[in-house]
Amino acid sequence: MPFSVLAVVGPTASGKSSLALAIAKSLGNIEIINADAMQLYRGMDIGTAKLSFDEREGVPHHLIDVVSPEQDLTAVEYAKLAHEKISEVIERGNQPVLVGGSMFYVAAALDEMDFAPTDEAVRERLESEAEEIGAMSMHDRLNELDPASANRIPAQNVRRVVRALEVIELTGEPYKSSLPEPRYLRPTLQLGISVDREVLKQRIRDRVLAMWESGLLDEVRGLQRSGLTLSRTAAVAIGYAQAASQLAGELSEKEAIEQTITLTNRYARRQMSWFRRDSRIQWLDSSKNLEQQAIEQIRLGR
RNA sequence: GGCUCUGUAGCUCAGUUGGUAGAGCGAACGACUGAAAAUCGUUAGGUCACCGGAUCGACGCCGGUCGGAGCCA
Repeated sequence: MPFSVLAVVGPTASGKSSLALAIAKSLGNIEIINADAMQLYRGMDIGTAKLSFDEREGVPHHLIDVVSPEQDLTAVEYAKLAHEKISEVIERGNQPVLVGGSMFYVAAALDEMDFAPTDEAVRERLESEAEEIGAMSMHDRLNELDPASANRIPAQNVRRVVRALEVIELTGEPYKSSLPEPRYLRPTLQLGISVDREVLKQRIRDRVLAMWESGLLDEVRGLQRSGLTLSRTAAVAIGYAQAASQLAGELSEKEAIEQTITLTNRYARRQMSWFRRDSRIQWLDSSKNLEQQAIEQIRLGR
């Protein structure tokens, strides 16, 4: 079964963007669709390692700079955007290549997910209740309504307990608290880049240092000066809070950089732990020629 | 040179009146269905600077050695 969607995944700093570009140039008729949660935000460039327009070398890139940093974004909203883009590219007769490391976003774009509804008011009410009666009582409540979920979700994970209660209240049905066997919406070939951990750590360090050298502080200063307050989801971008703390004099430059490196390493670790369990991913070894391996996999997949 | 404080997990530090050690962070691994660059779980790390002494028994008491910090000369 030939694939209609190609995806390039892997941890930060593994070289996804440049591999995608190499594939595009080698095969032609390719359009790249971003699957990086933070590159969707306009004006957040340096800290998200966004390719500049020139660096895209004429290959169409979609879903970059499509949202204001003041706006919240969720996987469901992203999925809608991604589905539209994928359809458009296919209709145009081109090959869509989804590129990014935001695990949940990638899944939302590629897999059947069947998200339950949400309601801001209900969510907020449950959150403040959790604040009041405590995580344990909240979990007890979940245990009465949906023992299976209560069993899977640790009481300490208030976020997920609240979401479970929200869904139960909204739908009257139990919450799906564990991921199903993943199923692609369209025939898909996923390529994953695996990098030796120590090598990746070094690359992350180099990348973060480069971000500071190329003006992340100025970028953050600019965002502040334009009066934008980052939305909840944009504000967690690694590096931005640290740069802001440095500007505020709360952290030294060294501290800001080291913190950013540590957080990025932790992120990379979680990315790997997510991607590793997806047995559909074809892994490419970054110590060898990535482009060659990718082209080979694509040939086999066709 | 004298006085005082100090040396406990990779890092920062807790260790009650002596019964062979804990936390936070980090690390490794994992979970993950509308905040996912989020949220959370599990595990592994320590000859308690070194040497000697008293004690049934010392990270904890005594002596010494080595290394930090401060104050006074």
